Amino acid sequence: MRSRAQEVVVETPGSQSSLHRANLERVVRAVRLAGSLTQAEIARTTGLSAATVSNIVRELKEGGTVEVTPTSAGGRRARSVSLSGDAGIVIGVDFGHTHLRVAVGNLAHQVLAEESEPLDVDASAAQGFDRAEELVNRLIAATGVDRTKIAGVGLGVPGPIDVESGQLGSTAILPGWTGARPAEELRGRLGVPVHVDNDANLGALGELVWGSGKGVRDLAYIKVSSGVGAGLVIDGKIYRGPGGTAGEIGHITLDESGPVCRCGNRGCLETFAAARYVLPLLQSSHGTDLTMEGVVRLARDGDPGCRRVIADVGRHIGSGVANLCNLLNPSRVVLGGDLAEAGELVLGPIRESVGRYAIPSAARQLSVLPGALGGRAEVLGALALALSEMGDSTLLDGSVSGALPAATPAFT
Amino acid sequence: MRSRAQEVVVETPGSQSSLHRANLERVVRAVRLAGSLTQAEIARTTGLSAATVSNIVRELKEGGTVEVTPTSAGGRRARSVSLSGDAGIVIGVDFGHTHLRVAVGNLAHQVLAEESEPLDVDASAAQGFDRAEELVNRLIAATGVDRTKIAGVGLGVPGPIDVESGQLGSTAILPGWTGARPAEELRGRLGVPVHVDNDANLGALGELVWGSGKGVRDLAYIKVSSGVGAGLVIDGKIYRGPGGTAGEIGHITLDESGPVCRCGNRGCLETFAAARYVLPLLQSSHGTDLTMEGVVRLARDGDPGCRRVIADVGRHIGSGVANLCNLLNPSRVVLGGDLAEAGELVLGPIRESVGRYAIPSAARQLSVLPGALGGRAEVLGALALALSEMGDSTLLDGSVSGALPAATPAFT
DNA sequence: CGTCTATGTCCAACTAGTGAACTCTAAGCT
DNA sequence: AGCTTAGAGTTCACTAGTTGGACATAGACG
Repeated sequence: MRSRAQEVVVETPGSQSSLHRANLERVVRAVRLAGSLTQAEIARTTGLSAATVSNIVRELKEGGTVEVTPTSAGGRRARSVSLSGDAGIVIGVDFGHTHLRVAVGNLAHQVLAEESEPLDVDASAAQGFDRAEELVNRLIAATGVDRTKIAGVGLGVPGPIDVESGQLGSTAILPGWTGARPAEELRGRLGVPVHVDNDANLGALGELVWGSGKGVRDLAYIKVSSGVGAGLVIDGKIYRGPGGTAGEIGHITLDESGPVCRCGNRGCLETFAAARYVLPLLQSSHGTDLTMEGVVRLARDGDPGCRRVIADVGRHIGSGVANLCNLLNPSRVVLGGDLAEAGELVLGPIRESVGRYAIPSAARQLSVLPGALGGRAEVLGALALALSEMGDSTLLDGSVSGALPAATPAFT
Repeated sequence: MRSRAQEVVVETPGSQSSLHRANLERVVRAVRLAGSLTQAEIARTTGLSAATVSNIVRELKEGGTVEVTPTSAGGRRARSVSLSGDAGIVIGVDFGHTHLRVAVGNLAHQVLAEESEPLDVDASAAQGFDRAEELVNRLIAATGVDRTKIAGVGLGVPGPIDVESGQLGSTAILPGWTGARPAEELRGRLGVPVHVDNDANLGALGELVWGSGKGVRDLAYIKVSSGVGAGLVIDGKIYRGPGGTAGEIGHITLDESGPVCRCGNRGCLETFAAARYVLPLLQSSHGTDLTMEGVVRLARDGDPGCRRVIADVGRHIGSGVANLCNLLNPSRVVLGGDLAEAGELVLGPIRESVGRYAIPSAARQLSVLPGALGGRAEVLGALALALSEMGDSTLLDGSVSGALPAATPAFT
């Protein structure tokens, strides 16, 4: 019982006017999900009465959480309500296997700045954090935002991580990061709350909020790049599983006597689909400095070898997705990573494999789509994570991160 | 937006006095979990004020949901509040492949009566419902409970079912039931709300509430009998997946060129582990009228052939569990069905396979246990389903099933 | 240009929870 | 035995907060 350790907020456990708080959050969430709404729309989507919405919007406006643009286009006289751009800033940081990417956004889902640079993540954790801190500071300076407005940071790491403890799971997959606690590390350097998750989970969240999953509540995001991972979003939230590391689709066994995988087992999906195992297959025919991107480009240009390789990868991924489908029964699967650029060349074989290996009732209602965000999915997901972990109420309590003395005094 | 089709209940979506409802439920849940509490204790555990608890308890008492025993032992003057034993009755019905089992229980988690009889479910759906209705009526009569007190029925069917539509998923798996809507059918016959689910899901719930999962919030229940299915419970609730048929572990592919499965694919886990595929292996050596129970018994008595077969089954199940483990990362797996009786003979190979094929970080925190309820897991789970679907609030609405005119009139 | 319709606001009514005061009972002390 | 004490449960006045309905507003439509 009561497994959550750090229940900082007392939460007004029972009732009283916790209802008001709940309604405030409901409105904020509705606005955040939709980007902007009129009051009438808020009333309809939240189920609250127009009068209540009117009161709440006024309160939020006075609190500075929300902006009301006096007149919107089109309709009669609807005033559009949106999260005020300068009410809070969120930052996304994504460590990939070959790059570091940072984005700065506001509460209105607008990306203010985004930048990436090459980075070998296998090298040293400390160096990675240095570079991340540096890049974050650079973007903060470039956008000119107020540091005190930073509500939170979302952080993606390319490997399984236990979100509760903040510790990386299987260190075999991410050498050089052994024992690192990325969230703590970054929180120490930036001085704001940092929420960490696996890059595949963040990719899933990113596609859900900004990409191919817009409007859907549930999706599985399969990321194929250096490794293969899956991010699961269920009912709008990242699903991590009781143990905290769900979605390790890359290491389900497809062939018990297959190639040895970096995880120590044999015949993992990764050994048939991930760049580090697939690229060598083409080295003798296509040279040694081929990248996954290159293979995809060649395949699209008609190169038969690359097409064949991509189709085979697709078939194997499809087998994995079929397992996922039988066990979890998602309604939408989004393919991310470099491979998604191959479009139907890879999606076709995936769908075919799914149809072949999943039970029909599960496969029937599944749609498999390419990601719409490419390599940006993870950073944007990190932004979305920071936004959602903010809990819709951080905005209300102490005005953003609890250190903004200008807005509250006139409140009495 | 608004993807849920059949939003039958209006749910007082926003607020107002939904708060009251929430508080009622909070109190009922607290009492249900603790067995009995004094008002002061309720106030402390729920966080409500003593005054509010006083009002709520009076309301519940008048509604007949709760009983107040005038004076308890020990203390000063504390009155003990508990769910009134006859406040509501729940019924569990479980269709197995070879049997029908019914249990009657009350809100205090007590099983009042339980009975099972043989039944060939593949025969005819109508006949099955007839028998179920009959047996339910017999148990109601035997326990002498008041029919109007029946709050709900939980119903288990041995195949994938879409809980939303109430329709069976893959009809290939359950011939004779094609197009049947079990919940509707039974609701029509018994005249009370019926909540249906897959037997594996109910087994999971049963083990969670009464068996090997007591005290845990999450577990995966693997049921091996005629087929192989998994029930997933996440955070105390059955997890059905966005599409409604999660947990079909029996049909993940272990060997692409393996035996043809009844689902139409090849090399499904079922073809290596389920009774209908495994028993024939022993026919030439052990005779044709062998059952899974018999094999288990022989294996425990030392029969090498049966031991070998059971170990092989265990290894294959372990492969499936490893996949499950990588994708969902549960903290506990409970093995149910006849096979569980084999104990370490099957659990050992399962654990070995999991250790071999799952990623270490996921396998490390997994415990694999035998079910504690045997064949009763599903019926008891059906009871638990009826209890939980009741939502702690069905008790409040129209006094139990909405057909008890005695309590409401004095209300104005 | 008048009518229509949907938006947003204001006000009175109502619901429901809370603190404080109060009663009641049994235990403990003198 | 009688008094005190302390926690249990109830009552009451008060307050917070939501709602329905009335009302003002302003673009759309004919």
